[in-house]
Amino acid sequence: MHSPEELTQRFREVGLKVTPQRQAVFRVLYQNHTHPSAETVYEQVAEQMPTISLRTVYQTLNDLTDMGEILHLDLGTGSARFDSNVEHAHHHLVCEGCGLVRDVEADLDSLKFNETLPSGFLVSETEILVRGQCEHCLAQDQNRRSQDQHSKAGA
Amino acid sequence: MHSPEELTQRFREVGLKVTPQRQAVFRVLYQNHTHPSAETVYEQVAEQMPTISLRTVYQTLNDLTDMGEILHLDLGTGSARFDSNVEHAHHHLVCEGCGLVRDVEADLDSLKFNETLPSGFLVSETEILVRGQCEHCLAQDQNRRSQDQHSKAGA
DNA sequence: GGTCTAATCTGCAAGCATTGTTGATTGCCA
DNA sequence: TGGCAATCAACAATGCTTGCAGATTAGACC
Repeated sequence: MHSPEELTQRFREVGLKVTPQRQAVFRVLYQNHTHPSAETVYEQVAEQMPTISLRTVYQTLNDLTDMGEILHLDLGTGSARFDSNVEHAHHHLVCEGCGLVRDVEADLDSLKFNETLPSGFLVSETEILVRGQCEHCLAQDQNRRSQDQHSKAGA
Repeated sequence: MHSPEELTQRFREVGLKVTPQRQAVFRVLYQNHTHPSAETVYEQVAEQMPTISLRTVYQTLNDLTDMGEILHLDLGTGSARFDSNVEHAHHHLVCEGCGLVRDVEADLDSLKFNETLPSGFLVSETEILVRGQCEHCLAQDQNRRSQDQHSKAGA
């Protein structure tokens, strides 16, 4: 995405007004590269601007998505995630435990489909999703298991 | 997934009861390879058994998913899709127009990640999603465009 | 700076997919 | 065949997202 200042320009060019609420959303997204949900963006904006509504955050995220400034991702984590990195093509790693998302780069050209794709189908995007458990959630699982061991031994 | 008869066995083995409702869901899934949504499964079962509830269909789909008989897919189409083909690893092609899903096989081993994946992360699944427009939706789009041309010319 | 108007804001209600609850029903083992 | 736990249907509730309506405000024009 562009910087908050550049976004201000772009919004005016397209005929959209630049409100303090929108600028606050710009700033949060520009600094947050963790693929936040709308709710998370809302919480972070609300720290600076407690009166903002979740509805406005959704609206601004949609505007930015329509303008191609951010990406709207559905990674199966329940809520949509927003990705401010549209400059460099990349894919995603998703922790099924905590919903953490990380970017990964992959060489799509190296990917071989065993059969050719159906001829009539016009591909717009090929997406790679790596699911699993992050370091933190793995450790937590191990702790829980050893706890269970102890309580079983104690009982 | 196993055949309806084999599923009857498996359900009893696990201590789940085999009701007519469940058998009807088994049959629909066994024959339908279009990756139906819960709603679609419900509609098809309801043709034979109009009193079944959507809740029961969801419950049975969840049971089958837990047993590994079917796959629960989130392809960003709004509702979850259920895939009865768990025997052969494959990936999916999704039409962004009508939600049609097709299986595609891809050689995951050929896929190169430019940086290695984070060391602490335990990968459970790597999923490839090809989005685009199917033949049918492409044709429809073209029709619509030429219609627009005509009405513009006529006006 | 002041005025004006359309765009935007907030708060709330509604929509959709899915799950929780509950009392009635039924599979299935003895 | 009886009995009980599992399951059913109907309905309420959830979580995420969007629609709506009246109050507010950005920004063009004077």
